[in-house]
Parts: sequence; C-alpha cells; structure tokens
Amino acid sequence: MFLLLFYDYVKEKQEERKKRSKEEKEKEKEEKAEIKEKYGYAIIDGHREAVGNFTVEPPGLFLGRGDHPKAGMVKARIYPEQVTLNLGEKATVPPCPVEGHNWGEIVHNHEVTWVASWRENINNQNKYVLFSAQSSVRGKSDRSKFETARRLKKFVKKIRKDYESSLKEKDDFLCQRATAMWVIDHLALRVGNDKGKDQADTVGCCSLRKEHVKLHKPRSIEFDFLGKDSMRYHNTVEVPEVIFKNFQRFHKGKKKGEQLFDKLNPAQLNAHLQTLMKGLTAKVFRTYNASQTMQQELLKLSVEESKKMSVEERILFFNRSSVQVAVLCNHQRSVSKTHSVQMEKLDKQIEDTKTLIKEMKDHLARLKAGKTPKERGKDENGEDLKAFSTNPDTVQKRIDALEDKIRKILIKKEEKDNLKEVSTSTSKVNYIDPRVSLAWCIKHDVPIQKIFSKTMRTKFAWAIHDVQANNNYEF
DNA sequence: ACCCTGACTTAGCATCGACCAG
DNA sequence: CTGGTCGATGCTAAGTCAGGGT
Repeated sequence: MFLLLFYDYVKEKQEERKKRSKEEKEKEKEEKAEIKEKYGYAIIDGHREAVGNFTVEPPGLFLGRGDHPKAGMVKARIYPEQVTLNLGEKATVPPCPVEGHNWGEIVHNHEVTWVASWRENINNQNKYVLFSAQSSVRGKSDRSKFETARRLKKFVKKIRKDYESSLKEKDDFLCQRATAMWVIDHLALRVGNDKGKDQADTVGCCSLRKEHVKLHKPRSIEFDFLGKDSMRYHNTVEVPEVIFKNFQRFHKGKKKGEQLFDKLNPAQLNAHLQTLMKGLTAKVFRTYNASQTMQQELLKLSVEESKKMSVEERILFFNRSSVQVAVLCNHQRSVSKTHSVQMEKLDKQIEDTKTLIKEMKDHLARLKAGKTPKERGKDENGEDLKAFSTNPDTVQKRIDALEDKIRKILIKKEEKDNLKEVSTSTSKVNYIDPRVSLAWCIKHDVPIQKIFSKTMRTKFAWAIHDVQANNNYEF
C-alpha cells in the first residue's frame, strides 16, 4: 500500500515537472545558477575551483544496482549538524544556509581534498563534497594516473617475465598470484575485493568463484559473472595451456561458492606489484591496457589514408577504435527504450528504397522497350510524385545510387545493433589517456570538439597543454 | 596476517537541452 | 514552431587501495 502510494506520488511529481512552462523552467535554471555561484566553488591554494556536488543527497528510497540486499531502505535526510566542513585555519566559516541549524564539526585537514563530509545511513559510509572533475586538483591527479600507466608500459616486459616464471609453481599462493596477474594483464579484470553479505553479490579476479568459470577443453575458459554495478561479464577466451591447467587446478576439489584464488587476496597481489614497480596496483593494468589499445587501434589509420577521407569518416574510425576499448573494459549500457523503433525505421527506409528501385527498374524496362512511362501516382500527402527521367542512363545511375544507399543503411543498422549495449563514454572519461586522442586529432586534422565535449575539454585542459608542447605524443 | 574504514576513482542511469527534420 | 533524437551533464552507487588497529 505504502509502496504503491509512494510510486504514484513520485510519478505524479515527475509529470508535474514535465508540464512546467518555458518561463518556469527559465526561472528555475536561473535560481540554480545563482545557488551554484554562491555555493558551488571553493578556494584552494588561492584558486577558485568548482566543486562537483555541493548539496547533500536528498532523502529517498535506496535502490542500489542489481540484486541489492538493502534495496528499499529509507535513505535519511541530512541536517547541517551532521556535516563536517574542512576549511583553512584562517577561512571564515560560511554561514549555515538552513535556518535554525548549524554546522557540525569544523576541521582543518590539509591531507585530504574534500571540503565537506557527512555520513550516510544505508551503508554507514562517508560522503564527500569534492572538487569537480574540471578542477585543477583533479586534473593533476588524473595526469599522474596516466603517467603511472605509462610507466607500466616500460615495466610490463619485466612484470610478464616475473609472473610467467611462476605459473608452474607448486606453491598454491605463488601459482595463484601469477595466474591472477595473467588474468588482470590480459583480460583487464578488476582486482575483486571481498564484499559483505549486505552488498550485491558481484566479483572481480580474486573473488571469482568456481561457478563463474567453465573450462572447455582443450584450452578455452568461459567467464560468466556479475562484475561492478552487477554488469555481466561473459567472455570465452582461448588461453595458454599453462593458464588452462592452473584453472583446472584451482577448480578441482572445490564446491560451488568457493573462491578459485582462495590463497590470494588483493592486498597481497598489490603488495607484490609494488615490488615490481613503485606505484603499481591492479587497476593500473586497466588504464594501461585501455590507453595502449586505443593507441594501437588509432595507428591503423595512416595519414595518407585519412587524407582521402572526410572528417566524418575519420570520426567514425575514431569511434570504432574507442568501441574496442569499451569492449575490453566491459563497459555496458542498457538498451535504449527506442532501440527497436529505431531499427524498424531503418527497415522501413530499406523497404521504401527497395520499392522505389523496383518501380524504377520497371520504368527502365519500359523505356528500353519503347513503351510510354507509367503514371507514378500520389504520395501519402496526396501530392503528385515527380516523374522519372526519360534518359535511361540517368535512371540507371539513380538505381545504382539507391542500391548504394541500401548498403549504407544496412551497415548503419548492423553497427547500431551491435553497439546497443556498448558504452564508450566510461573509457573515454576514465581510461584512455586523452593525449593519445588529442595527438591523433592533430595528426589527422580533426577538430577536438568533435571528440571531446566542452566539459571534457575543461577536464582534460592539462592534456591539451601537454600535447601542444609535444604533438607527437606517444603513450 | 587480517579486518575495518577513510578517501578517492570509476560506473551506469536519468534527465536535460541543443539541434534537426518536418 | 514542434516534437523527436541523441549527446552532454547530473547524480550517486560501487568499486579500489592504503593505512591503522588488533
């Protein structure tokens, strides 16, 4: 009863919002901008920088992703007394905007980047007001992330040698560690920390369980599990014999529910990675792998070839390259509600074009036979359709062009359908070194706004600067 | 060694809004 | 001008990983 009422209430509110007039929307937008101007910035080291989330999260029903044990719990309202502010010693404390209330603690912590924090009641975790992705603080750490991944490129030979030499270890821990490194290096899986019973059951490399892999002789492994955000990772990979044997070994004698890498945990794996390269952790492999893949894909287009292509065709090539990365990282999206409608529209375009071709072929046959052309009839609006040319060559050319059009629509349709579940934005924002993309734009004469939106260009200001200094940038 | 927690990065979905065809 | 489409942006959940405590 309560749920139904709540659902109706929310739906009603949504409908109300949709119905707002232009003026109301305009006014709301202005008010929002005013609030952002007032609360959306903080001064750090003398620079005024935007903070990403300057409001606390409103109360509501927690949903979570996938099969979450806490779905439906009430997320409580946050009051100013629960909010800690992290300010400079000399900074004036901003007045509390909620009448009759006051801030909780005021701290002066120089070791962290958050300006405010509070604790949330669902998972009892801290939430933070952090500088936005476009701020220079975040830009600096973004850059250093990619620099670490670039260092991995130099160390990767040595690291592969290290784990390859341990793949046949008798010691379970060493063998599991080496095998996990192989998996993280080759399949770009997340490390997979242990999770509590009060969270959705999702896994990464170290937390893979017996039921998540199927072994197909002679040496294929079928991975099928729910990863971060309960996204399904389903991939059958042909692996080297030693890897296959190791998986057989970790599989053997275990029951459903038992971890394959039962002697290994992420902390141990990361500790070992640190000994091979300072600053190396499991997640660096994803960044490295993504950036490296993008660079390799982009290199497949030579300047000579791209000179013959239109800018649109070059962008298409770029987008197809980023799809490779998204597939590698298993970045997915749910199929759009209008996907099937879009598909049908393309089908109709094809059908209409086919009908037209047929009509033109008849017309051409009549021309060649010396018969008088048929009347073409009327379109759906009752207008007379334009008569076909009486020149057979012109008609034939038109038919050829239409057949080409069909081929293009078919390709477009297939591409659209293939990519309906692939999301390229996540890898673009988090994994691909933006300097790789920017250097490619310069090399192939593609305006950068074609590949990076305004916010992305601000976020990657550091990268634009880097590439201006070195437009032959190599990851 | 292991567990817990704080801080930060990574993630997909909902909504917004710019642009385009009709 | 309008309604539909799709990329951009907002939101916050869900990961990673280090450091401290036991």
